[in-house]
Amino acid sequence: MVELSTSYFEPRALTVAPQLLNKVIIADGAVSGRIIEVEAYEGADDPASHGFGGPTDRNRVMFGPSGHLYVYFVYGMHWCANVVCGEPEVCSAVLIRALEPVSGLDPMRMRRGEDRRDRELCDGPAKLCQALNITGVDNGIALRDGRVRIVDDGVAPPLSPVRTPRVGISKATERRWRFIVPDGAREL
DNA sequence: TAAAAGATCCCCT
DNA sequence: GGGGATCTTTTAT
Repeated sequence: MVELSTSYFEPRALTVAPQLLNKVIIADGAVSGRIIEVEAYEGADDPASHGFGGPTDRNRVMFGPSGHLYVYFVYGMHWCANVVCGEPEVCSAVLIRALEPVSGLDPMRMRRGEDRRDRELCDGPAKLCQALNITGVDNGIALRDGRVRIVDDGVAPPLSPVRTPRVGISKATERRWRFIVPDGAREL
């Protein structure tokens, strides 16, 4: 179990995104899941990104130093979490879209609903935030030694991740910037 | 000042 | 497979 260094996130999101597959994200040291689906979002050159058009109150964290968490509120009721990448001032982030639960299934189920099957606990960007209790309070926090961390437990990223267009966007749909662990691609 | 869309999810049929 | 929930941000008048 090696926690990822801050420099791990310095390349652009498009580079970091596939490398995050099969890493493990841990909240409060007890609730964790393996990352099986991500999407890359860039800044000035990506019309689907929150950072397109420059920094605002909402997206400011995306323009900050890498290795921090960008959490945003969407659809009036959901939180989604990104890992900020790239050099400071450069807008770049990886949206965490799905996890395979690893530990802390009980607290996850407590927050997600007692009737959830294991797979339903973290199989969506807002679901995993609810499972890990990630909210706007966590926007801008550093990952390294933080409440939410990402570690490498020795499982390598897939050699050939499944690539598709990003979900839920209407612009730049020709860019296949969604990456999925092949075994995790069952929902396709 | 108003309207619409949005990096979603859940329940119903 | 379809629609409602629910509210912030962005864009249009």
